[in-house]
Amino acid sequence: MKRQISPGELMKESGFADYFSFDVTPYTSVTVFEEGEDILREGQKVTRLYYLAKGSAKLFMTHKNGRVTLINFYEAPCFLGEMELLDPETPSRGVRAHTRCECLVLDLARCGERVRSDGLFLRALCLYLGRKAFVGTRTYAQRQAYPLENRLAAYILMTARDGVYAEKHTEASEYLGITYRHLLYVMAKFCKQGILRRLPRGYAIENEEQLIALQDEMQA
Amino acid sequence: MKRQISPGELMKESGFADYFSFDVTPYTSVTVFEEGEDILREGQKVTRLYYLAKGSAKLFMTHKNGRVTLINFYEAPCFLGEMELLDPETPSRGVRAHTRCECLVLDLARCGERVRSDGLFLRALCLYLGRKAFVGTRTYAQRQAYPLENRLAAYILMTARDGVYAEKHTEASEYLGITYRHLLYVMAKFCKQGILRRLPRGYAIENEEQLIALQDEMQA
DNA sequence: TCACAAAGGTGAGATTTCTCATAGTATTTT
DNA sequence: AAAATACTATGAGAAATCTCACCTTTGTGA
Repeated sequence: MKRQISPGELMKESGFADYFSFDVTPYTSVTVFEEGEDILREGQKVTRLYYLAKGSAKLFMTHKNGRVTLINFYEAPCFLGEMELLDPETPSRGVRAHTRCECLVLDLARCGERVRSDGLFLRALCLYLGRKAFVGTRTYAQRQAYPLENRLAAYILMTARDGVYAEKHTEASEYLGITYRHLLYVMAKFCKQGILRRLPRGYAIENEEQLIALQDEMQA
Repeated sequence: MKRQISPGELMKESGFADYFSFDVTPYTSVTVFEEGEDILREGQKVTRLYYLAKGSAKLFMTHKNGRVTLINFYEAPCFLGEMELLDPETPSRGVRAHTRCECLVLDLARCGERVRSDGLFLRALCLYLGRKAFVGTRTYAQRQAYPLENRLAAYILMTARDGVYAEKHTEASEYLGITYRHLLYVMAKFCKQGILRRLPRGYAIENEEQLIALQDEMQA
């Protein structure tokens, strides 16, 4: 379900307005997606530019064999589907709301040409994309160099809500590049160590400090 | 040692000229780096935009603890250090020629402002950066999902010259995210399987088909 | 030329991670 | 409601990978 609310504050708060040299208010609307809703569907033609002002979302990719896997997270503020906008050749990928998401939506049918030739926007987008590539490279390079316990700790902290981790194990194991079986072993180990506690549905974080410590080992 | 040669053909062949809406010939020179030479040094201020027209190069990152690790490869044609150009905040990273590299060098001191406000250039760079981020995301997501044998096969094929693989094991093991010890085990296994043959310095590729088969398993 | 750092190399044992087999429990489809 | 399809779960043994100890060779600067 999508709800229409007014742009108002959101554009300034989130920094969206700073991307353009002209006032995009007339072309911008707000759309809210609840947890679990699709924001962008794979294969769908993109005619609008989405900007995630609040919330977090998941990026999925469909492999040639039809399997769908989680490949990344988006955290506000960021663009969604900006590649599809620039390059119609790009195969689009699905994006789903992980928490409640408030998106600013720019109607390209009405201002696409103006946006695509706006120097300020292009420069800012270059910067944004460059930083994204940079951070991505670094993150991935580091990620594979650390043992699962560290990566899992970071994953739990990133996805937990209100002290509860409740992601699907199938999704997590694919994202972390390990087998389902092994993920359960390590989850059990975290429980035995008192870091997590099993709930009927999900896990309660009992010792957040230790999770943070494990995560931080990767940044050093 | 750097040799100055004339831009000439290189600009058109490599597609460099297509990035600009004006003639950049007057601001462009060619610099050649031999295998192993530094193209960009870490921490060095970047005042020129490099474009790798021919050859391949390695990207290194220095960790907080001082360790330097190989994190990626650049294959022509591509930009080098374009992030540093756009964003002075970005910590620069070192780039070293892996094979002989012919670079086109744009002197930003003389045409930086014109370039930074060239709509064609900005659009093309956005596209370039976006594709890079896209491919990077996909590559990394897939990479960690496959066993070492596949990733190593791809690494050997990518870095081999004239049928000979002669990369440093220390560098390769860091890039592949495994220990030095284990890399040697798998190299030995490849030799035992007749895929590689030990040379005084490096390894001869005896069965390229099989390496390619291992590599291709990852693309499916 | 010596000394020291960095890279190459190997063995043995511990730990991590995978494979496979087997089932119970949702969720969705028919 | 039955069937099909995902997700959850657990055990046992195999394979991959790491740790550590120890040694040799190579390159590099004093």
